[in-house]
Amino acid sequence: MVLSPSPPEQTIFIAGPTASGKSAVALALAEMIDAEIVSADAYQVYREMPILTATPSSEDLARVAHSMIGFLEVTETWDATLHYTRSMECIRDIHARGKRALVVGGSGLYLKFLTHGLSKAPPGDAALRATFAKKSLEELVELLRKADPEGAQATSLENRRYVERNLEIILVGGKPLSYWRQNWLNPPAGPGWVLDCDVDNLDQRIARRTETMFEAGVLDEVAKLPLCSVTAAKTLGLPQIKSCLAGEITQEECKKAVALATRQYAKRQRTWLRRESWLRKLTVTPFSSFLNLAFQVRQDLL
RNA sequence: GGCUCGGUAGCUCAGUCGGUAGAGCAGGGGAUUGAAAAUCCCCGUGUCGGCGGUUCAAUCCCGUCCCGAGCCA
Repeated sequence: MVLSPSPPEQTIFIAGPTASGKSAVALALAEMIDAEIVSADAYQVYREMPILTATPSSEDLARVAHSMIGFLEVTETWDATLHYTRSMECIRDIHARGKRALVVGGSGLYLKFLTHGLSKAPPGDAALRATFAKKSLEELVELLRKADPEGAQATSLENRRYVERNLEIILVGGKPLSYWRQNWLNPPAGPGWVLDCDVDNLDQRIARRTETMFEAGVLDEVAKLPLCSVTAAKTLGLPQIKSCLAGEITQEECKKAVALATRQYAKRQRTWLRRESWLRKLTVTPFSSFLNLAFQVRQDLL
């Protein structure tokens, strides 16, 4: 209908911190431009905890086709690579059906892979990680210093997670992380927007969402969960709710703790997203409607 | 009304045998290339409750007042 600088085979990205309203904007936009949604949310992949992870409702899922949502059991591990691979398949399918793909999410690394591609660095190695787990950080740092002195120089050695990954890469692939990490130079795979919501406003939205979660029955939801995989066990709010179920804290304390953890996460997201300067800002005020924000994106798109 | 214990950072509290103070949490900033809702790094001036007094010097000692908790009437 209209000339578009962004061809349909280009993916559209919508990012933003938790509770900023990404899903609502994406839903409205998807209906406007006949797109399908691909979630770039690290935790909405799990099926058994839709309330805790604020997964889109069944009504929303019925309105617009979504992928990467609620297909995994909580006993399974998951990671950004698996997410990338599967998401790319979904995106190809969507394009094959002649529709646009709308990637929506707030998980920085997951989004980064989808926007800028995955490097060919060796994937995670469970066996190797198991051996790392037995060592002290000092020992791991020593190993890294020997195997990859430059890598040791370049990463924060207080961060066990980073030390382990650096080691993993050099031990499995024989080349240091720095060798692989140039892929970010690629331009993003399509136009993108970030919901920009001021802190007080977002805090209020988080408090409201937490309240709603409890009304919807998160406690029951979590009580029914089987033993979670290491990935699923990291879900925001899970430890607090378990502690409430165990009677260690009251429900009020639990709500506060969950909202707090969520705010702290939102702050980390803000820091991550600030760096993604290619994303166009969509300012969210207490008065903005998601429909209007969606219109704004569509306008920019044309 | 009397006595006791408190009043120090947004919160919980240390501390200074008198030389104007520091932890945890909260908060802010940053990093982030296959566990990322993870993990890690950096950031602490605040009438030390008010007013007087002693002192070269008071948040610290003394007096008094205010506020809170408790005990005794």
